[in-house]
Amino acid sequence: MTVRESGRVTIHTVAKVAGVSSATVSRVLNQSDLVASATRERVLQALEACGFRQPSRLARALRTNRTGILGLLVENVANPYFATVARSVDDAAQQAGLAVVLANDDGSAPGGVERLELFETLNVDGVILAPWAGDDRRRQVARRLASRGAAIVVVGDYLDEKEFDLVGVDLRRAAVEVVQCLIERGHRRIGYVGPAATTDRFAGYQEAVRDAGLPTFALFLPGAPTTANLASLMEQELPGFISGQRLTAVVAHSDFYSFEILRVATARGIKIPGELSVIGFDNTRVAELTAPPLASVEIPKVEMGQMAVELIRQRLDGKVTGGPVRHILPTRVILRESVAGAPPT
Amino acid sequence: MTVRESGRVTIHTVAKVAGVSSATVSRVLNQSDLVASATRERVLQALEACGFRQPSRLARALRTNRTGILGLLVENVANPYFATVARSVDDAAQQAGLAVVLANDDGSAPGGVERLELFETLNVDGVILAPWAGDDRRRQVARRLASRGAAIVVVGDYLDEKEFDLVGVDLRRAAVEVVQCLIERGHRRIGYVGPAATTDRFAGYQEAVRDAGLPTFALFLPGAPTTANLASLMEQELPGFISGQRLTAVVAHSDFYSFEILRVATARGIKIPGELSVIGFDNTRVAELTAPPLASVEIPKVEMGQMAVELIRQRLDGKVTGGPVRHILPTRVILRESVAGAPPT
DNA sequence: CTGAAAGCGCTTACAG
DNA sequence: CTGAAAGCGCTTACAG
Repeated sequence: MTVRESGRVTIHTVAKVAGVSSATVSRVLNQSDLVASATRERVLQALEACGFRQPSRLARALRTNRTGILGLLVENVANPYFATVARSVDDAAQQAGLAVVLANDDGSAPGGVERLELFETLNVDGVILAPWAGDDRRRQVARRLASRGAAIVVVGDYLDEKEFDLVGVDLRRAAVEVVQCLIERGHRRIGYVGPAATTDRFAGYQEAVRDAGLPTFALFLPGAPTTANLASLMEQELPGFISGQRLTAVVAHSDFYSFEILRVATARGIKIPGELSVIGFDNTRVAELTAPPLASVEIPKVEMGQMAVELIRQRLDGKVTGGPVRHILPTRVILRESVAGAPPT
Repeated sequence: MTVRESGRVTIHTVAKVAGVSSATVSRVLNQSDLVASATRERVLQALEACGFRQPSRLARALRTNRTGILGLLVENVANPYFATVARSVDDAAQQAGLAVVLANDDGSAPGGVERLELFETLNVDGVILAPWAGDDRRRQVARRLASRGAAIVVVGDYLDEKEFDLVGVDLRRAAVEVVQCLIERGHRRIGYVGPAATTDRFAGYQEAVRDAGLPTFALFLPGAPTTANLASLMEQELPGFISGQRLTAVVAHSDFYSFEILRVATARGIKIPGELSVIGFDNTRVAELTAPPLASVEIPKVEMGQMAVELIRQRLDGKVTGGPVRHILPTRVILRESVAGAPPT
């Protein structure tokens, strides 16, 4: 219990200066009300004198089993949708004194597992999964995290999530509306471009197109949905997909996909919306600026981030307990010039 | 030293199962070569049997004074430039087994100080400052972090950084080139729109314009450079700035600024580039997609992120020691349709 | 090659 | 109201 002369300032340094025990310093730091005000005063002065700022989160965490760290798993922050969610999460976390560890997984299961295991070694208090490609390997790690007391919340779609808290939007329904919009405007050959058939968006697209008695056309792009990957895959596959199926409209998985569709189509001389209408999801700021502006589905990105953090806090404080909570937020189709055809009158 | 029955699996649990001491388990975990291979085998099996994944970073960090955590301070991840840098940093960090704590500070000093203090409580091994609005209060915290052994690296401009490592670009020079491009194309009334006069970009703009014997015009927008803020400030100030000064071209601090200039100008019926040329910095993907496509200065965002992480690793490994290191990467002016006027022949 | 022991910087019953 | 002590989960000289 000797006080070291050198190195870092700890509560022991402060205790020595104040002439009290480190326990008392700790109590002052933790706003405990069982410290005499004279003692508190002395400790406060010693804190100042030593230049002690904040107790080590690591040491505190080791003792209390609370790290104040949140893990945020996104597909790709370079995608403006995830960037906006990340910003919102970070703001809410900072306000709550929580730190955010960011991880990108490109939507891949092995990557996601690794990142979740990273969160595990950090003993995070909560995890935000945006999105949650809920495959088995990931789910297993998530369960382990949950069993250690971490609050897990899925942000985005995945309406069939039953195990963890969800702050989401009904993208299946939104996709149905999108398709109906296109049909109302005269489109009969409507394609879908996205990562896979397992999303709510594709399900909604498929349902609506089939209900209208129309054929479905899907282009699924494998691999990581990064700009570089999408760009090269689209260059290879998109023109053939459009002309081969004689599509007049395409529903894109997100604005991030729409951007590349727009880029490739423009480069190939395919007129948007003259020859092809395009509509995506996320309604990121950029969608307003493209040539032509891109129709999209508004998703409350900022609100979702805030609610996710709030939910984690409530779980940690025991204000929310029991089975999974579901918050489903509203979406809205935003038509812009990238969609051709007049609405029915 | 009793082994707990309940709760989490620690190296003690594993040690008991393997019939060895926890020190031995630790040695196996740390690839120490002074473990008999038979013992190692038994420990490995016990590890598996107990479902022990990774040692707690917190406990390890407390002991070794190495957390494997990197702090990344950006202005705003919702800005595609920072998002791309963040993605690159995260990739490099993941590969090195490091965790990245993200913090946004909106370029404000108080915010920045708070975020840096958060990094301090986490005992981060390294800090990436992108950008580094090197005011005194921040610098003080950064020094404290450095004195505790954290490797600090500034990413971006700020060529006058003398104290910390820098992975940057010469944006002063790039701004000079940008202005020269505009002058060559016949522009004589060239304005600047940015956050403040203290940037390398503005310095370069000013230098080049003055050297050409032309008047300088600056619009500095106060407050956080978020989309919402920039949007409303631009709506108020930009039209008057352009018409009042009869500008034919504007140099924007970044694509993020250009986007809002484009949006406001378009909404007000100001033709780009017919009535106003616009050029920014960062060359984010979006700049290719806007109407019209935006001229910009290419900055090697991905490379900068990678180099910053690499530099931190080298510092931590003692492969780089001594005074501040400077890596200055090349930039390139990318002209696009948002700039009017033919080059001289 | 292996274990017992100390200690990283905190918190918190427990006793007084 | 305050302090001594134990302990969170690890690592690492030290001794054998």
